[in-house]
Amino acid sequence: MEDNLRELMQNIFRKLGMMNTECYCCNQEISVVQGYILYEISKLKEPSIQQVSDILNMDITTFSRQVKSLTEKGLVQKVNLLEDRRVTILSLTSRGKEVEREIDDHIKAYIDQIFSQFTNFEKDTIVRSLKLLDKAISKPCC
Amino acid sequence: MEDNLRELMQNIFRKLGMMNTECYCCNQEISVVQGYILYEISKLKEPSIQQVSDILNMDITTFSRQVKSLTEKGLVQKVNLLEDRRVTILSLTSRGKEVEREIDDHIKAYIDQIFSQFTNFEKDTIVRSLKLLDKAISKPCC
DNA sequence: CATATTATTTGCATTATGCAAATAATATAA
DNA sequence: TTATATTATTTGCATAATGCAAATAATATG
Repeated sequence: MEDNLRELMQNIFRKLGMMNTECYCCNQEISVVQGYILYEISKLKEPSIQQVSDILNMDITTFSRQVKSLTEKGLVQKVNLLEDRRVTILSLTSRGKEVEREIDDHIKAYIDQIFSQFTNFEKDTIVRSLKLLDKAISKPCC
Repeated sequence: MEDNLRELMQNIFRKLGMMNTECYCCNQEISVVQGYILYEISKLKEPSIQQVSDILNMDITTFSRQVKSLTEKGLVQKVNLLEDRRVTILSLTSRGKEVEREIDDHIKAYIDQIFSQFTNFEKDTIVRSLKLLDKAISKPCC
């Protein structure tokens, strides 16, 4: 493999990965990880703690604490499942939905800004490439 | 913008970003961030602490501590610049080079594994796309 | 020579992390 | 049914990474 590819991927890992740790500029209320959590909760229908932590590939103890923090911030609600009271079902409060919406707008604007630098043809190609890549990375590295 | 694009990018951010926090499988000696540091030091010629922290977009105080940790592990050497003794020049020790090499092999294998799932045509397209993306992301989001 | 600027480090407080153990609820076996 | 295993979640640690403010040390400038 060419060294250039490694260099390219290293840069991509780092730059895109920065989206995992860096700010949402405007929203000082929650961390990026917490933003992911809101996003996943809003996308899934009544997910359990375990489900979301699995999807986000987070240790469940860490996740449990993040959820606690989000409930204390009034963004997430926990309800015990009736059929099995061990299970905790997560949902966004109305404030949580607002914040999620705000972040969604922000990320979309950011993505738009990136893609505005491309021609339509380039954009199509890149989106197709990223979809392929997304599928290929499904398998974890170890 | 279509929601799908946001979802796709979110996944890409997360999956590629995982390379920023997850393990190198084999190497328990250093963290991924520390791997980035070794990589950058090996690529640049006699960089100063400030230069590397800028490139990696890390707070210099955090970076300073990471460098300290790496010198204690015997992987990095610090030398004061003669012309300006405020400046500290970084370089890899021979052990550091070994470890860097090992990680390099590992990441290359990982990248190979990802790209092995594509046809040559797909691979070319994806690489071209990622190069475009890499350039477009140069500008930070805020 | 006094003062400002620059590169790096330290003090401190905070957050995120993950393993092991605890808790609480349910399923299973005798 | 009752004892035991299993499952979902939380807590107790101990540790690593973070970043701001302040300290230190060297150099540049007036």
